[in-house]
Amino acid sequence: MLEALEQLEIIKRGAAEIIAHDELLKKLERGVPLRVKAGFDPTAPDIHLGHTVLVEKMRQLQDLGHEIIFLIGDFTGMIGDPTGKSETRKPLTSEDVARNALTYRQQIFKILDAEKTRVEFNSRWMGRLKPEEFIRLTSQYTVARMLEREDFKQRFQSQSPIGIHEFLYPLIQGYDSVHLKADIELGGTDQKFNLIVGRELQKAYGQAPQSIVLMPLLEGLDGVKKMSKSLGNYIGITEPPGQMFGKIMSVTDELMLRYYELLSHISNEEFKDLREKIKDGSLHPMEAKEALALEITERYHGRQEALKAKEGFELVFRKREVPGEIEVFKLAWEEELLWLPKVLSLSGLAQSVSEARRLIEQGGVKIDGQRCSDPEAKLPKGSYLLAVGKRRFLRIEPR
RNA sequence: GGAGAGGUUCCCGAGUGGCUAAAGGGGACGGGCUGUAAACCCGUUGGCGUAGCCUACGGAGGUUCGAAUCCUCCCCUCUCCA
Repeated sequence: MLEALEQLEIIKRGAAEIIAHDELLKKLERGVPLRVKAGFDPTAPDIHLGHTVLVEKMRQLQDLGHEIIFLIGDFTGMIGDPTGKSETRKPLTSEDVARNALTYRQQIFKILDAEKTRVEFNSRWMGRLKPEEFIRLTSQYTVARMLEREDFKQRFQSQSPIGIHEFLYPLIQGYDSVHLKADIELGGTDQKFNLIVGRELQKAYGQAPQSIVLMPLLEGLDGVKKMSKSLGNYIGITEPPGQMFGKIMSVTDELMLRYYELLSHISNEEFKDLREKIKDGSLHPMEAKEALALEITERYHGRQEALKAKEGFELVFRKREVPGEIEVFKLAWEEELLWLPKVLSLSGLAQSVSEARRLIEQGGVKIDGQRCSDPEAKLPKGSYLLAVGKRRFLRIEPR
């Protein structure tokens, strides 16, 4: 195992906060594998790069020789956790949970070593907890302390409802740490309160409190808001390689460095070096970005696919040529001449004829590489390569 | 239970009888510049073969030559008091 201080440097990279820094150092100094827990909600089967920030940290700890526990919070999921949501989530059935868990495994094991990862479900122990034991658990915490949590506090002050069961989730999550005897828990910054409850409960149950590593919520493609599916600013890890590569390339330079810090496997030294080279101009930011896009795409799709994605990208955007593989749309060609806006809307390149007209008038449409800005244009029956904007291509053929 | 505020186009938000497919901003999209980066500039942002017509301001009715704007009922959200 590495020196405790070196380990700590690796653990600290990108972390938003470490709770009880010196305490963690002491644990690391013992030189034995620590038990690291991270919990996941069983509701989201499709994970995106934002979720992987935590998983990458797990991997780093795994590489350092620690024991990683991937905990699926199926017990809470089956009840339906409404935390922070105005709408109550619908409870998941055990089939849902099983299916989601399987998807999770497939996705996270692209990052973690499946052989060395322990996967747990908290229903295994929570489902068996007797009511009297559960009450004992709830007696370890007070309402006043619960109200310290920011969203509870706000809702309490503004007299919004707080379900009693909402107080139970932090306790259950904390009890998981007790049950697993966690030495470290990883979580997003939004989980801070819950993870601290875990520490308190461990103390109450006579255990050493877990150290906490809080990871930031990754900014999405817009560079401002957190990456999330509902905001549409995400990169899903199951997205096709070309799309994944392209999305990473569209990110700002600033955000690229952020992604490097939180997602790349390059070492802290290499990262520092990279940043300096960009700053002094000896490395073009675009090249750094391509390297990042390649690394991440490779992680989820393999070397071959990643290289293909890179070539495709360079062809289309650097050389302004047409991509190698273009989707073909078979068009029912009823008349000899088809009105161009109609073709665009039928093929899905535009949402409506009106939108197609606008795109044409604005010079955003090319036919076989030739810009066409006449909204009255008609196409004789045949095969064409249509381009809308810089990145949408479609080949149309008569059916 | 009592008092009040409000629901407008993708989002925020202006609009209190015709000049309103509806200001302004955001986002998105197209063009320019570039490194498909940022910043910046220009343009577009309901539908329909489109000098015209149709559909839109929470829902349903009504008044009027004419309603997002006025009236009635209903639904929903929020704030304050108890």
